[in-house]
Amino acid sequence: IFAKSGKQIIGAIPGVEVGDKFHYRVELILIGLHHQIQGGIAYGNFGGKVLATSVVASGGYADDLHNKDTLIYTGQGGNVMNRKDPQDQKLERGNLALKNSVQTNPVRVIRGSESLDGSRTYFYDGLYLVEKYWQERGPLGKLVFKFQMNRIGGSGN
Amino acid sequence: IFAKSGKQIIGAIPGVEVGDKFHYRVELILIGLHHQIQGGIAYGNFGGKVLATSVVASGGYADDLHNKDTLIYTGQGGNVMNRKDPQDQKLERGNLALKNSVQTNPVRVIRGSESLDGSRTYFYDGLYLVEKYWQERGPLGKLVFKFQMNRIGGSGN
DNA sequence: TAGACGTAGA
DNA sequence: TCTACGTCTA
Repeated sequence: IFAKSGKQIIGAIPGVEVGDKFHYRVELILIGLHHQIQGGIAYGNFGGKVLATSVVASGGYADDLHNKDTLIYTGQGGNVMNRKDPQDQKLERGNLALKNSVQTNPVRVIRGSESLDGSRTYFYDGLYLVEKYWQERGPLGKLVFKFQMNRIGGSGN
Repeated sequence: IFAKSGKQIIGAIPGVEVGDKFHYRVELILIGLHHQIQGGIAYGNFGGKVLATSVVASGGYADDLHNKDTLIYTGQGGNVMNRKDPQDQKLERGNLALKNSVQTNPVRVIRGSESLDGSRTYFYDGLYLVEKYWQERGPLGKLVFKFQMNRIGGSGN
């Protein structure tokens, strides 16, 4: 029923409904929701343009979810996670893809949470549009990217 | 058919034959062959003694397989893999467990290899006894542990 | 809480 | 070749 790591596509994945839940990142790959085994930002080359296709917000990074329909997503890189040897984030890889997607294409959002026993749950939260992005100083004093994403279609299902 | 991460046991796993092949480390865990998702040395506490139960030799570390029935297994730690900030290996964790297993208990050996396309294959190579161990200087100038393991029952199946 | 012979994609 | 909001065990 699942294609092995199908080609990257933009927008909704046929057969996947908003609210669908998963337990492992590898499931997201198999279904085609998110094409990175660990990376938070998935992207691909579409006619010469590198665009973001999906993001996973599962905690760990700061300033993630605000309300039900808006998400402030933190860029990747700069050792934000392990906090060792912090660096300014660069406009490359996923960050560049998200920038290219500003006001351009829908991005799938997967939200994740961790249970008390350490297990995790991911759920598909629908399509968002990257409204804008900016840089700011993170808690470690280094520059991080922030991407404001708004749910497409207003207040969710 | 598979018990979720059953209790650690020493020796053969019922239902698993020498030569059985697998593709993912997580399979080894589910079947009970090897209880470490990434670690090369699995071990457990048996009546107060910490003993090794299985090792995975999949390349990456130096000096692994010699012949069909003898294996010189390199200890873990000391950043032998990433080669950054090399350290002397310590007699702890898996290394300590293998030491405790010298001339004592059978250890399951899984050998792994990497294909041209980057995919990996693991196969169960049967039970070995840790004959002896020693320290030597590795290529990075730091001390590493070596464990000589001999197939139990002589020339394999 | 930290360590580990992972894994997939760019 | 390298990165990455992983994942499991001790």
